[in-house]
Amino acid sequence: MMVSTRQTAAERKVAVLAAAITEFARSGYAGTSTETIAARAGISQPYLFRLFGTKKDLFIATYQQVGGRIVRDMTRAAEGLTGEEAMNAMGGAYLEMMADPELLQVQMHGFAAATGDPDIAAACRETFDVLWHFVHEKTKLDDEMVRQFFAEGMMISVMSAIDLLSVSEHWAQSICPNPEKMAALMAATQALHSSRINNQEKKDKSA
Amino acid sequence: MMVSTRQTAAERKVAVLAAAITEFARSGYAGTSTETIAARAGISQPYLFRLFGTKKDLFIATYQQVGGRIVRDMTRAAEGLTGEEAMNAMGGAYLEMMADPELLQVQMHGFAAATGDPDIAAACRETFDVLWHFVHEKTKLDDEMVRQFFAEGMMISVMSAIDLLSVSEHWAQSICPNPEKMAALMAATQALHSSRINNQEKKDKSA
DNA sequence: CAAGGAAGTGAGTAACCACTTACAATCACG
DNA sequence: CGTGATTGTAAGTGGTTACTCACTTCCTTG
Repeated sequence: MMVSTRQTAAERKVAVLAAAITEFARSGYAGTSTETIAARAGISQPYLFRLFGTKKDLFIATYQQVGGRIVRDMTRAAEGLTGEEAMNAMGGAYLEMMADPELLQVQMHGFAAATGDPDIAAACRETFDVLWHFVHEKTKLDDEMVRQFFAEGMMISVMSAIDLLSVSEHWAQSICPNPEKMAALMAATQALHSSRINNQEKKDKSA
Repeated sequence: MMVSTRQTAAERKVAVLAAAITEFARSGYAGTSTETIAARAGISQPYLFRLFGTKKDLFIATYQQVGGRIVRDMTRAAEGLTGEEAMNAMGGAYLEMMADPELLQVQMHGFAAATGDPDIAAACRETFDVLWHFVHEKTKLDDEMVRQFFAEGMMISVMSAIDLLSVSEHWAQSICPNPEKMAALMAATQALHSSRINNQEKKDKSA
């Protein structure tokens, strides 16, 4: 079969970034090999290096694209709204990302990798800067509300990373904002999760 | 000089865990080598493996000890208090950890590593479980307040990871809860940070 | 003081990883 | 049609890493 046609560098970069999101979301910066990403993107590893220079540059590019996607999703959700309505819509959009949590988890891995690398830390602060001004502009709400908005967001990212949705006990449920939306989310992600876990266990059989 | 006396396995484990906190805080689970931790603890790498079995077991033990330390610090801070007073005291204790952010950053790396390993994810949920019940018992406040407490906590951890305290612009300042405490913190951490950054740059000269 | 056990290490091993070099195929275009 | 740029790769390279084996040193205790 193998329909391998040539693509432009720009097209390949899109494919590589998509692969990088998936792999970095699972295994993080240090835990993901460039070989794995290249394989998922369907190119050789040397070509990946020609496209992105270094692993760190690729990670930062991936992280920035995730930031852009988050802004885009929130923009769409809040279209035509202002104030608290806009903020609620954006919070809802953020929550819905848990259904396909790659973006949230890449963000998480960015924060983590920031502790060991000033360049990555700077990229994280930059994205935070953009996001903060975006939310502030869009909602015109005061600093305190924006702060709480981001606090909720961070907790959602953590919840997604540690798979808190799988815990049915009271304390775990009570941490989740917007319970009715959560119920829908749990149903939506169940199939995804089980397939994910099966794949993971196949990989882990060596341990 | 070398005063190397023999120690019991239990004593060595304490030293190894202390070293592991420092190293995992900087470089995370996948990014830290067991050799580095062994060197900091002053023992050989084979002995580290005899004490902890695998790198993953060591990481989880480190993560759990961090959880215990956080509970301990918050318990002390809230001694004799109840309700909102207790919660504010515990929040203050959590904030103060930013002055020496290793614990917060290990926690962060736990969350991140959880995306790629179900055992680590389970350990994170377990710690969350303990922490939630602890706060709930101590304050007797309703679920919503406890939820907001944890959301603030997650944001503090992220702030510490990406070193948001170093940004003086309005948006960054406004994200920080408790501004007057923040001012004291910034002064307290400045010396620490500059020495940390110098060390880091020495390590990064190869890049 | 003999001996079993606990503390501790030197020297590997097999696998992996970020990154490079040198080269081949393909395309656009004068 | 040829030539220069672009897409793409096979085959390394030097370094690192989790983990093991075989061994020594010391302490305790009967």
